[in-house]
Amino acid sequence: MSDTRWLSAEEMRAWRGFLAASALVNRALDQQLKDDCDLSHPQYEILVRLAAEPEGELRMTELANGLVNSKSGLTYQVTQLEKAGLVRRRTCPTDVRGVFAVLTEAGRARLAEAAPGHVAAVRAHLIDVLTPEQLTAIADGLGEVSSRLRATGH
Amino acid sequence: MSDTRWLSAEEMRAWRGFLAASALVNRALDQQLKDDCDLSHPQYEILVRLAAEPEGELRMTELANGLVNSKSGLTYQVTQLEKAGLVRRRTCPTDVRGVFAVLTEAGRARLAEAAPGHVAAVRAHLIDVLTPEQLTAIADGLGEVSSRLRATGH
DNA sequence: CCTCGGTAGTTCGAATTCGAACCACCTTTG
DNA sequence: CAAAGGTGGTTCGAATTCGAACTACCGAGG
Repeated sequence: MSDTRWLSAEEMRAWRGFLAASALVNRALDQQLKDDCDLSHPQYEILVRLAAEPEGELRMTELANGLVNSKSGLTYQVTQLEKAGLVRRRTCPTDVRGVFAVLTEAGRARLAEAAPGHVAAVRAHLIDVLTPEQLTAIADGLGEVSSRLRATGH
Repeated sequence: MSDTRWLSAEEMRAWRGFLAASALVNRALDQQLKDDCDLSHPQYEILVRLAAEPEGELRMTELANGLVNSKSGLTYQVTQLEKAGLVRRRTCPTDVRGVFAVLTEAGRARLAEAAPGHVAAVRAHLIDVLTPEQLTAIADGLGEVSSRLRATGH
């Protein structure tokens, strides 16, 4: 570990861009969601993942895995969503320890209401700013990056 | 705003990749820094920015602007760094309200100590995973994304 | 059947975040 | 010079985050 391979100018540019963009985009979206529909970005993500399931429900652990949050963070957010009536908890019939988070009708409705604005913001801040080539490169590159991190760290 | 332009599969892939990568990479780096040298990622960024200045000092506001944090967040982190002896506050001679954050010798030393491990982690998790084309696309694309967000929202 | 190791989720405390309110000061204008 | 408005930073309270400890339970081995 004596000599370090420092970042080249190009690499530094990519790193700084990535760092700044990830903070700023996240911030902007969080803002938009909170202003327009009283949801935090993490909460929105939970709703999306539940809505993607055929039954509209998912085990807490599965939800935590696919998601950014720690397990305890998930517990917190699901509790918030439950207070807001957007999600309901259901204990798993075959395993008393297990808990499903279930999307309620209100939750589904709220998501439907929130989605257009959210997608528009994602476009405005990120997607529509990129050229098609950049878009593909990001999908491929960052997809690889995240799947590696998921594999090891998690 | 009646009909929404939803994301295509490719766009969704890019968005998900971006979202996951930004969370996971940030997390991994924060972890590495905390484990190896008792610094949070925001703290490390502050040190880097100070070290990049010829005098090793910067006004609080300038620091906050170039950085991810809100002003109050910056106050907090600088206070932490001050407690750790890595940074010192100095009031601006020509404007009593103004405050410079000044990198101390200890701060410079800590940064020098932390940098190799940090760079290695950035390489391992992000840079070295990308092809040169992806790297350039990310530098260009996300650079543009972040400068636009800086311009408007900030 | 009973114990043991592992798993599911929650709870706890500490750290960090943000925006809004605030204070002190600068600077412009009349 | 005095008033008014803007700026630089900090303080405040509320929300959110994390990991570690904890509780309760499942399932395998003996």
